[in-house]
Amino acid sequence: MSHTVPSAGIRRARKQRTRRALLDAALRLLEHQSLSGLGLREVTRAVGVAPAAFYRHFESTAELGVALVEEALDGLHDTIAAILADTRESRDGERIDRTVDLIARHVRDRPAHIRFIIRERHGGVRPVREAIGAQLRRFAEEVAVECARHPDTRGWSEDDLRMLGGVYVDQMVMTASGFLDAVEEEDPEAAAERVASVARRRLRLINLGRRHWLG
Amino acid sequence: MSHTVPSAGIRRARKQRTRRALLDAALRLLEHQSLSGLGLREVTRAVGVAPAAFYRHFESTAELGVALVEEALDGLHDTIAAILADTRESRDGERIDRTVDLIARHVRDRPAHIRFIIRERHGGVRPVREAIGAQLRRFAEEVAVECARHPDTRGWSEDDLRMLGGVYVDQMVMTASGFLDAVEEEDPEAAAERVASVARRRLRLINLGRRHWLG
DNA sequence: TGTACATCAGTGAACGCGCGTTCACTGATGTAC
DNA sequence: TGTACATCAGTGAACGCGCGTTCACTGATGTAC
Repeated sequence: MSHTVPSAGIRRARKQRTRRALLDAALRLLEHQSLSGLGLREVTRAVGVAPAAFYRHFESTAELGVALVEEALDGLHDTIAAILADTRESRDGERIDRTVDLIARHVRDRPAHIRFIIRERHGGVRPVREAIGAQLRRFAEEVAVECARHPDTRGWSEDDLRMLGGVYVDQMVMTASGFLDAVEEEDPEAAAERVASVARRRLRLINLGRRHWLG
Repeated sequence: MSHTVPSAGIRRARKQRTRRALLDAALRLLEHQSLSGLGLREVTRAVGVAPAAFYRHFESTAELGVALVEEALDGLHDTIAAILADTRESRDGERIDRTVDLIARHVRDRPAHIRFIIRERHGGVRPVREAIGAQLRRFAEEVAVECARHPDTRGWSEDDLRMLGGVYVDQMVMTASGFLDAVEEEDPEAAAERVASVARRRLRLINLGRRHWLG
């Protein structure tokens, strides 16, 4: 016999399963509409529970949205951490290639999460918008800290490093958005390669600027 | 007597006035919600006409949205043209200052239009999203053509010029978005100055990259 | 200029529908002893 | 281990409401002669 799980867990586990189902159904529905247009009944219908059950998990669709932001940005955070760690010792060129690859992979793995973040980043639901903004600013800080390790940024002010971190994070989000749009093109693979090519050259441009920032 | 306007104009003029009122009311309502959540009745109520009157002007709120895209981007196009023309002969530093000033002014003059564009650029209404994307790509082309006149881009490929045009347009949109958000901060003027400062440094970074792109 | 008919922007009533929210409930799960 | 009571995730019916759309209409404007 395994160390028996306290029976208290069955109810909790079922509740968690329903919660997950609600989040997953919402995420799927949000691929083709924005959060402010998402109906509570629509979500419960997709899961197969009564509308009233929704309230056992979330107070509103906005609250569900904030929960989605958290999991989507946790995932994005992992990818950023991977990019920073993974490329720490690379030459610039490799580093760029690897970065763009990792973004492409992230978008391929979690397209719905990314679409949600990009759509709601400037969407009509304030708490969600603010949660996304706050997280992206946090990412920019982290990237800035990592940037400070690079020889090209020796002697930079804190403020300029933050600016640079922001540039990279925005570039990452725009690239992710490009990969998402590529899927809907006639030749998705070719479109994705075009997005990757532009992204690499943009990063190269930024890195050149970085190298010549001081004098 | 003035050359009398053909009386045929009265009805047309009144219709135009109602149409404008619908567009204006919608634009105002869209400051705090997204297009996919905007109701037809909500708009007609704000104008003071019967719901059915809406159909004399637009088939749907999506069609109204496309009309708003057109006028918002016409305005943005004018500002871009002004930036390009106005700064053609300036030194880089002045050019950057002037560019950021013109963006700030545009946002101050037409905040609702800009908010609409930024919100719906990745919003849930496909025809609107696509109209915005197409126009922004056109702007990037135009900026690329102007970039080609600059000595720093001598010898650049068409493709790299397009990349650069896209960088500038995206930067402009992000800066405009920053100015919009600044209004809601505790000290809006200070926030706007911070946005402007970051925008100027980002442009400086890009221009440095541009200067060293070849060799 | 005046008249007779056509056009058409806006009306107001009606429709069926799906929405968010509430409520008392059920029955499986959890807990105390 | 068994029993008696408490908890609580999910139910299903009901509610009032605002929605988008339709329709025949009105009366000011437009046009032809």
